[in-house]
Amino acid sequence: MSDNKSADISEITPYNFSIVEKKWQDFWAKNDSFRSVLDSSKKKYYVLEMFMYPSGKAHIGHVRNYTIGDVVARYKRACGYSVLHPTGWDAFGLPAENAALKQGGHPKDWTYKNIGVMKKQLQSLGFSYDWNREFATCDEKYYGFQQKIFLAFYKKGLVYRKKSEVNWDPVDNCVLANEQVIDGRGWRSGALVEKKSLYQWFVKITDFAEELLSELDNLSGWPEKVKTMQRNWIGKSEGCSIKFKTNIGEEIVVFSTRPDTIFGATFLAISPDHPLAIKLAATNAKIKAFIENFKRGSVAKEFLDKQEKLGIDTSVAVDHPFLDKKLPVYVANFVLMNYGTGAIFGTPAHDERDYEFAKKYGLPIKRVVSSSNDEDEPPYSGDGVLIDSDFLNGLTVVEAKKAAIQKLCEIGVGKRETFFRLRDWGVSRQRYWGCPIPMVHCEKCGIVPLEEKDLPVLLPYDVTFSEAGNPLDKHPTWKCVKCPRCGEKATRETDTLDTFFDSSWYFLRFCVNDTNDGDLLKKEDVSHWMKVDQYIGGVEHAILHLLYARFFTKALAECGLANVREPFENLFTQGMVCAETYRNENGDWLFPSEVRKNSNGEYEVVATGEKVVVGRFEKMSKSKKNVVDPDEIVKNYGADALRLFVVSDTPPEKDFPWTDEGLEGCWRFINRVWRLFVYAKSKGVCSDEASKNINVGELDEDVRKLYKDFHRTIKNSTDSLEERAMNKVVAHIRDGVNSIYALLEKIEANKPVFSAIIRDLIKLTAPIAPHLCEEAWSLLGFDGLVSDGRWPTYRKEYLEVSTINLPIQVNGKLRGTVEVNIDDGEDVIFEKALQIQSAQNFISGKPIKKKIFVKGRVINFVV
RNA sequence: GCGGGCGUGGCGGAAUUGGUAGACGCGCCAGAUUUAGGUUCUGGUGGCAAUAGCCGUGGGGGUUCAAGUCCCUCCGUCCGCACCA
Repeated sequence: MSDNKSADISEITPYNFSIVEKKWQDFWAKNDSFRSVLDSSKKKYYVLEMFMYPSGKAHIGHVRNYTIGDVVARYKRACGYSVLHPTGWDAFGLPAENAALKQGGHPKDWTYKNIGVMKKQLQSLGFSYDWNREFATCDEKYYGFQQKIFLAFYKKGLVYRKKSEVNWDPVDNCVLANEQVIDGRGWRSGALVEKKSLYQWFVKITDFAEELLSELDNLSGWPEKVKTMQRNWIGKSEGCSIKFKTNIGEEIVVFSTRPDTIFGATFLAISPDHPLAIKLAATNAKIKAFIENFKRGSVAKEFLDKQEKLGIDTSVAVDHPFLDKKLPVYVANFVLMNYGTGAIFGTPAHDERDYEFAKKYGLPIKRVVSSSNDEDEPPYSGDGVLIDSDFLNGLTVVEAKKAAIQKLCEIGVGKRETFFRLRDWGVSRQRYWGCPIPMVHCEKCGIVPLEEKDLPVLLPYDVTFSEAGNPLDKHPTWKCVKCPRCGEKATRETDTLDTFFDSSWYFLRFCVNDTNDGDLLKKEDVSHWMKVDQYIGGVEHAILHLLYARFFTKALAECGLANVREPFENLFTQGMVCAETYRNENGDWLFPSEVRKNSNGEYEVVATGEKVVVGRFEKMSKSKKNVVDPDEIVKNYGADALRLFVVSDTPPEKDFPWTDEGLEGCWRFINRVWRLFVYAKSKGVCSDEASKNINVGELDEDVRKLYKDFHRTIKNSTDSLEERAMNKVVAHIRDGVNSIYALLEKIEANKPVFSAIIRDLIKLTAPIAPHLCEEAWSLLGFDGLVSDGRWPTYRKEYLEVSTINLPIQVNGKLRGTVEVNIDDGEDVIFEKALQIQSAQNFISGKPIKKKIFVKGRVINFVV
């Protein structure tokens, strides 16, 4: 195909992507071109995209995610970094079991089969992964090592087991972590979550709450949005716990972030789940009824947007710590047991909820903070000065907080305290297809960890998937073991680990250079490659995965297994891929192929002529029938066109609107560039010419401009790539190509210049369209691979222009332009500008009051 | 309700960070090539006017010689959290 020597660029045969792409993919694979080697003479760069769940088939969203990563990886490689760009499979999890249940077969077979299919898909897109480092989290080696980590955590006291109320997903028959419950529903199944009391394994993420929070401030390479979400999730509040003495002999401990308002307290409220409430319910039918009612209501609670504040007077009273006054104690539905101490003091004048509650039950409202604005009515929670508050009078809110806490401590009822919203992470899952927890239950010794020598605990293959329940539990022999401590009969733990456990350290494992190394967290390697310089994935993991991974990194460091405390230096969250949706008049979704535009420009159903309702762009999903299959696109347009398209036009962090026309446009561009390469070759452009010295001064005006402009293109593309604005990179490259096309007739007479330009064009385009560029590189006779070639550099002096078209403003409005030398002095330029007729028309003889000159930017006459 | 983001042509989006708004692409229009369609190449394309003018970055106000960009305010939209004491 390189023999195409037609003189007419329009007659060059189209780019044969299927041959070219296959050729280079095979070449890269055979030569192991993207193997990451530890090369201490170069700066390292670790770029990672969130690895894939092997669901069966990759979708366009994956393609976008991985293309962004691959562009970064190839760019950094070209910049001379030693790049680590691995991938693998997040391979444990429920869908494999569900598939086994539905279609028979085994989760393991299903998973590895999917991995095989999806790996081919990734390879067909030309992603520059180091496949040597590939692994799946369901590989025995990986999860075996994970069990070691679990034991290390256990030894460090970071793992414990307790009975607790859990979020139970009745569809998946499985426990969910708090993070996996969204709006009261399971994150995967969408089923309403139930409460159940079970023994569960927990990981002490709360031990790291403070650090997880404070370290966010140092993550300057993370989107503010993600950090905010994590901050809210961790939910730190500082305040004071206060003991109140009751008239029935017990104490109630409340927590408050506003101890300054203690003199405004007019009641106490405890949660329906509070031990005292439960105790009182035993002898008080009304309280019992209230609590039962509350529990019943709480199932449907999620449906209610705003819940009414309800409570019941317990007729218990407490002493105010400073006043000779009794406060009534209520059981109230808005007090949560799992936050703070499950009890509050109510200050209706300064808290919206307390206010609503007090209004309803006729409780007094006592104002203790005066606001600067007289019109602020209760509840008022802003700043101000304390009033009617004894020793706090006259203090500001901030001062009063301190003073109140101090006094409460002095009299022995208060304690400075910090509470977090973050709960420990429940990691037990009553499921087969996950990492077995390396613990045994012994009648004599209780819970006993396995010895390292007994690891790995492998999943048995011969399990049956039938009705609900954990197949491991039902296995005839698997769970029967001897107690590692006493040697008596014992049973294995049959719970497996949450799959988020698996994905919390995979990025560390990728660092290990010798994949046969038994130490899956080899420290020298980890410390060489970590942190991940650029992590890329969807925002949907803003809390779940990203918080767990941060925690794990810290916890592993505590255990001496790693030596970094934060995993991801820079985080990039890409948007979703969306496409237009179509429905018929019944509201049924239609495939794009079922729809066409009729002669009136309206959409109709092909088969029936029925009217079609065109919906907005929505996230691609099978149910909405607006998905596009990457395999089809690769088959029809090639990987490069697809790669180019998913990074074109739309900033990568925003949702991407898929259109067939847009894809066509990219396909046209790929061909346009290809024709340019072939045509250039036919005109003598080659590597030898590119290496000749170019004397800029001798060039024709327009060729010189093209040459210099291309240096601008290099700069712009590089800058845009640094800010991850791939859409702009594409725009700059397109612009550059257009300029070359405009001067095609000069190619033959200016071979060295065009050779240099085209060489750099290939380099610039290679990260996005690597196959095309690799082919062009070899076609024009350049050495080696463009994939490991140098990133082009621009000459600063070419960016500077000697003359410029300076805008002339009169009274701030554009009234013309004037060509000036960049170094012309102010006076010269004013002189020239005043001769421009269009400007003169607006000055029209009026005296010039002021003249503004900004070098290289603008001049402005004020008249 | 609280918190955060965003609002620029028919559409996706640029704008050197206060200095010629609309780069680049999609779509559309025209010309050339082609037997035709498609492809390709070239030109045009914010609106209203039609010579050189006026208006224009969600609305209103402000700062400035100069505002898409800064400030105030209102509206719309998207996302996150949602009784967190």
